[in-house]
Amino acid sequence: MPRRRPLNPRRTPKQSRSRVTVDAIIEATAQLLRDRGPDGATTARIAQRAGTSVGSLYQYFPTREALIAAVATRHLDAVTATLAGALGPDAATAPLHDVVTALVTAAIAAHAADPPLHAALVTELARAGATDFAKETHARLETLVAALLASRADLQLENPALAAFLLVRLVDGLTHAAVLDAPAWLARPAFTAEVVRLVERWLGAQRRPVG
Amino acid sequence: MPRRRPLNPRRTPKQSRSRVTVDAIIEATAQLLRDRGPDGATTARIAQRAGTSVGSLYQYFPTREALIAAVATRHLDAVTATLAGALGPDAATAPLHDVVTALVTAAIAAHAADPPLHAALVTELARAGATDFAKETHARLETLVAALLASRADLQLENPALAAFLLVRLVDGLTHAAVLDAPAWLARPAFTAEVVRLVERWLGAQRRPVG
Amino acid sequence: MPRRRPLNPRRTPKQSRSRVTVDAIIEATAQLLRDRGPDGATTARIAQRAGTSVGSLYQYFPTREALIAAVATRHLDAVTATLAGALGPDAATAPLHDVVTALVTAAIAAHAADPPLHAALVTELARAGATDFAKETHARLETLVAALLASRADLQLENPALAAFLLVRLVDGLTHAAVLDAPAWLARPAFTAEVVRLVERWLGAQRRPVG
Amino acid sequence: MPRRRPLNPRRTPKQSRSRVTVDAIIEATAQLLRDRGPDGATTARIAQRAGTSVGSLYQYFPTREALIAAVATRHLDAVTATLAGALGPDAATAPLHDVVTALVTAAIAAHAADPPLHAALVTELARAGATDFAKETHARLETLVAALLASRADLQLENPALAAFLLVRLVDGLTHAAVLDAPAWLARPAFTAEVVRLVERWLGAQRRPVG
DNA sequence: GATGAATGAGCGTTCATTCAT
DNA sequence: CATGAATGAACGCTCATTCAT
Repeated sequence: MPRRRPLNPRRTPKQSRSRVTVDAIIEATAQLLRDRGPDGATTARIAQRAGTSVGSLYQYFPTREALIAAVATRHLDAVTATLAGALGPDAATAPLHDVVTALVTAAIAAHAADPPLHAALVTELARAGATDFAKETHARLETLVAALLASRADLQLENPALAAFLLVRLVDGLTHAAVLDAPAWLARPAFTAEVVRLVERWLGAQRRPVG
Repeated sequence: MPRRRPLNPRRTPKQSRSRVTVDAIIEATAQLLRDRGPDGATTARIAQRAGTSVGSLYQYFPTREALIAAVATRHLDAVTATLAGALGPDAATAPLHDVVTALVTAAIAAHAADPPLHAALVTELARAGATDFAKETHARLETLVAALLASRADLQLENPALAAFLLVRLVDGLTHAAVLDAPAWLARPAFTAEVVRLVERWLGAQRRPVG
Repeated sequence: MPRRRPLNPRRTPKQSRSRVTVDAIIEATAQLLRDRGPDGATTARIAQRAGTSVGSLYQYFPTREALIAAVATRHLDAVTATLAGALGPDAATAPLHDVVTALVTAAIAAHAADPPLHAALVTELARAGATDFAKETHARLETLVAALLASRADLQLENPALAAFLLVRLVDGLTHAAVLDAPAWLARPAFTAEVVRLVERWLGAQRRPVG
Repeated sequence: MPRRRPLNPRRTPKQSRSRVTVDAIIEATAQLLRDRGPDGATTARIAQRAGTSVGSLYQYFPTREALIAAVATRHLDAVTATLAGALGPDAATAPLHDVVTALVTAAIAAHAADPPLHAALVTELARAGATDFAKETHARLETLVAALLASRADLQLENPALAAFLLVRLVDGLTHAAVLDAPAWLARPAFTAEVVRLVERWLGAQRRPVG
């Protein structure tokens, strides 16, 4: 692999025809990552499945890596949106149990939506270079969660940033592990229940004494 | 991909000269994985850094993959030993807080020992083929932990297997995340304390009512 | 050996530029087979002599084996055409002596055209995998000859298939041997004459009694 | 493959222990050639199957090629002996039909004895270098047959050397082809009968007028 | 813009041969 | 003499990237 190149798309095409091509390329990449794993998504195959040529692919993405990053972004935007949506507008005042349940359920759903793609993306991003990218994504989620935690009057957290970090990574790590290594458990309500209980107790113990 | 090749070393060298060579090859692989990431550990470079030839490498390992697996085994044996050692002989009777603290501290220490190698290994093992290997390793840890949980008279767990799964993955996921994405936190005692609190509360809430 | 790979060219290039490249690759392979024997025709050398790159080679041929098969096809198409042409339209009615003479002369000419290439091809095709290919080629010739034998009203063969097999292999074997091991004889008319006599007597003895 | 090395065995061991080792090596080579084709007979595998080490192998044979040549010699000595034996002491006076039948039958038997080995040897010898070897072998047979032809008072051959060449190559080529490409025919008496008829007519037509 | 033929460094792997033990 | 670990050139093949058309 040659010297490091930027990960951003070469340009953000506004015209509809280009938009369609770019989408097709990203979708083709996602499919191949899913179907054939990280090593199966070669630029030639991607272009073929997308119905374009390698040349066009390189018109929109400076490197293969940038393309992978675009796929990851699309995937993670969806996940973030799912989580944000799951919290709802009353996340600050709803019962803690309900909020945690919604969060965990959404995280499991997000992971379960497309496990092979998720796994391939994680692997691919771990390859040299995209570490920053993954960090940013997590940071986004952590900010979201930190805001939630701060918004709840009943929680008295010493270190909300740490709590957000742990909460995001905890739920992500557990659901990721379950999706990859123990898919059988995902279907059983006991799994969700236990994760919810875990989080709830931890947060609940830090409740602000209600005056 | 051709037929599956075995992951076991080709031969267990008994002569000291060979032993040294094999060790050098494994160590060189670990270094390159660490320094240059998964894609940087090519067989040619490994042999060169080990001070041997590719031919010798293939005398001891049937494929590159088997070599990676050997590195992973060495690394994970060390981690498992660390954890097992941390628990000590009185893990069944010592105060829960102390046991959990020892566990979390050991997990953090294990990850912190060589973060880049750890990360590279995880990536490399995720590539096609070695998934089983990773699963087995986790299974080993889960068995260890499940035995511990079962041995404690004060815990009344509904589903010890699930608890072991969650506990192992929880601690692993959190320390892994911290090591890779937030190394600054590792040094602060607040991190360890919070993880310990998290686990302790979860388990503690399931205490058997003392008669 | 991995799964069997196809022997057919990867694509039939329509553009003239590609056509030229493919021809150059086939010709370079034939030359190297001729000049350096089966082991000398490595993909790198082939590409170099063809004035292209290995990458281009593999754009048109899925494996080295397929490339060898293409060379063999080209060579054998020429041989078959030579033989078919030698027989002429009146092969069914012309004097037996003339037909046999034409056949043997053509066979000798075909072999004599490029003995080293012929020898290298035979060797290369004998290597695992292309046996079927060689068999098919011979079958093609046998069909051609069987039709000829059947078309002649003056021949009363008990087993035309066997006769065709023997005739093809006989002439092929003898000329092949002469080309490789006794090239001096090829130039002398006595050789051709003797082979013709051999075939003629054999077939002639099975003449249908003319009413 | 490095520069050309001599094909003769390094030394002809007289001591029984060496003799046994050499035989084991040759036999192992023949087996591997038979079982796994030309590419399967690597020096390491040969030594292993022979129960020795590569080092010992190289004590007796300067190169792998020389070893192959030794196997070929052993095989062809057996074939020659079979043919010579088949002719018998009265080959000069026995009926021509009987002599030709004996010859063809023996040739078929010789080929049919071990087709895979025969095929592998032919391929292997065709690889650069051993052409002379094959020529010598054939020359030996031709001399044998030429003597036979000359010894028969009833034959009046214009060119006995040419006839011997054709006869040897003819029978060899046909049986070789049958063994490899049409084994089914070998079992049928029609095959032998037709080849005998072919040879007999050809030679018979050159009978010296008995006066 | 789009195309896809061309590139070639680099990969994992093999195996005949040597030589220290 | 025997051993087998060590060697490394060479092989077939892939694929991200470029650029003439």
